[in-house]
Amino acid sequence: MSTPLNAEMFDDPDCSDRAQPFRVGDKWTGMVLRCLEGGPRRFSELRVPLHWVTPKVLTETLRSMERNGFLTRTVHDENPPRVEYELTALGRSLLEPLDTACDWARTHLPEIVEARTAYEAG
Amino acid sequence: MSTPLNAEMFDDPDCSDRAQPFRVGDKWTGMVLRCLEGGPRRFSELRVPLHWVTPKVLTETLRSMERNGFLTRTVHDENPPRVEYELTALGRSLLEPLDTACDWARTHLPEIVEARTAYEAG
DNA sequence: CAGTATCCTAGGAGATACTG
DNA sequence: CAGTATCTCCTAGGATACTG
Repeated sequence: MSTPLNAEMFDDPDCSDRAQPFRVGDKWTGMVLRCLEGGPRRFSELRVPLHWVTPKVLTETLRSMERNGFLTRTVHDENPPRVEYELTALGRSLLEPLDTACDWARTHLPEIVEARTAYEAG
Repeated sequence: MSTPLNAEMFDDPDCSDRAQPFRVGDKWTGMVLRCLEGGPRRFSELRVPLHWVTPKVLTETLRSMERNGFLTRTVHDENPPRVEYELTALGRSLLEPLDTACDWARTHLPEIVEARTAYEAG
């Protein structure tokens, strides 16, 4: 809930792009989902593990997820401003298929790497 | 195995793009997987349900899947040429998480549509 | 039949800078 | 803090035409 997110949680080079044959929605939705499964987070908190996403793109991702009903955006009327993003029941339900996909990727990644090497070899 | 693929199997407008928040690899991999789960298929057979994919893109998709070890491409030395695409064990194993994702989408699509309407309204 | 070969475009994504 | 505002770029994807 209040433990800070790990800055390196998505830095693993094995996670890169094509190695992960699954995607949820756009490029970042899956990672945002993961970031929010422990409870509500602020914009700046999300930017820590997602440090290679520009604020513009992160905003777009969050808006899209909000529009799909995956999360809620709550503006607390304070100064400095505080905005919290929290998964809805629908968004939370997405975690299940996401886990299935991630488990698959983790299990079969070596086979994919091997297949590519074989393919490249000719 | 030999029953022809349904030409409309992907024509459902509800399947369009963003409504389906999951993707496997690129845009067409998931559909090719579905096409091949019943057994090997020829290029022209695949083009039937995938009739809005150009041959160039379908070729790219198939090559990519072959490279990842999801399917094999077998050229039978005949005239006219016959080429068959068939899932490997790895490709077949992908069907499980794919099903999970599709089940989720089917179940929750109404909620997403509803959320969007609500978002647009206000 | 099973593809290539070319050319072209839309839009997802990034870099950079600024603001209530 | 939590975003906007611009500008730019790349490439997945498509249209069209041709071939061993």
